[in-house]
Amino acid sequence: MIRKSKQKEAIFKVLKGATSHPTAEWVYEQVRQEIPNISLGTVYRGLKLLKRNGEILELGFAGTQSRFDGKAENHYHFRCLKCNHIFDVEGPVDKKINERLAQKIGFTVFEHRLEFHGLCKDCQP
Amino acid sequence: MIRKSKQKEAIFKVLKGATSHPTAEWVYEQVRQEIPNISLGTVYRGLKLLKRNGEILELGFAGTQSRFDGKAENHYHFRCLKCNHIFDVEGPVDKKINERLAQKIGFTVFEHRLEFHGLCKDCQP
DNA sequence: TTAGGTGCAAAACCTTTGCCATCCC
DNA sequence: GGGATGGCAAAGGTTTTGCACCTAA
Repeated sequence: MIRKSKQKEAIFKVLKGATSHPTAEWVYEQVRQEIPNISLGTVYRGLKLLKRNGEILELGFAGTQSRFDGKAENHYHFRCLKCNHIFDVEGPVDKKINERLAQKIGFTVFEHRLEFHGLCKDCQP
Repeated sequence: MIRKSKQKEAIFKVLKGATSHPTAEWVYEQVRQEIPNISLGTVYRGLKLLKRNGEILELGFAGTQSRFDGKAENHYHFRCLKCNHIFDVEGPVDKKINERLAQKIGFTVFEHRLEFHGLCKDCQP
C-alpha cells in the first residue's frame, strides 16, 4: 500500500507546477528548496511511484538501452511492454502532419516519431 | 571526412540484416563473430556515425535523461533538436488509431506516443 | 603523410538498490 | 509492532572519452 509523505507530495506539487518537462535532477533541485535534505534517490522513488499510480507521465524510455534500426526511412513502431520487443508497424507515414503543426505553431518540423505500446501476440494476458 | 573501415561496414551489415531492433550490445556480439577483437566503444562510435549519416535510425532517446510530465493524460510533444526543450502540442489525441492497429495486427494496444522533432521558435536557423 | 579510426580501459552519467534508522497506520 | 519510507552512499548499467597505436586516402 502506498503511504502519503511530504516528500512525495512535494515532488508531485513541483511537477504539477512545472511548465517545462523536467528531469529528475531538476525536480530534485526544486524540492530541495522545501525539503533541503531530501535525497535524489527519494526523488527517483517518488517519481516511479507517481508514474505507476498513473499520476504523471514519463517521456521517452531513458534508462533502457537505445535500439537501432537498419531502415533509415521513418516508420512507426510497436513496443511490447512485457517482453520489450519492438515491431515495425507497416503502413504509410503521414508527412502532412509535420506541415500542419509547423503552420500552427511556427516551428520548423523535421519529422515525427510514433510509437504504440501494448502487448504483442505472445504476451497476451 | 568519414573513412571506410571493415568495422563500420560490419556494423552496418549486421544492422541491415537484423529483423529485430537491436541494442548496441547485441550488435557488438554479432560483429564480434566476424571481428573478434572489436571493442564496444567502436560499435558505439560506428552507430553514432551511421546515425549522423542518416543511414540508420535510433529509436527512443535513451542516453538522455528521462523527462517527466505532471499531466497524466496522453498528449503529444515537440522536441527542439537544438535546445532540447520539450513543448506540449495542443490538440486532440487520436485514440482510434490504437484500435485500428489492434484490429490489424491482433496485438493489444494501450496507447501511443507521438513526438515531433524540429527547431523551436527561438532556435530558428 | 596525416587526419580519421580503433582497442582498451577508465570515466561519466543516469538510475536503482541495500542498509538502517524513522515514521505512520 | 511492523510494513512503508527516507537518507545516504554504493552499486549497476549504458554510453562516452582519453590515449597511444594503426590505417585508409
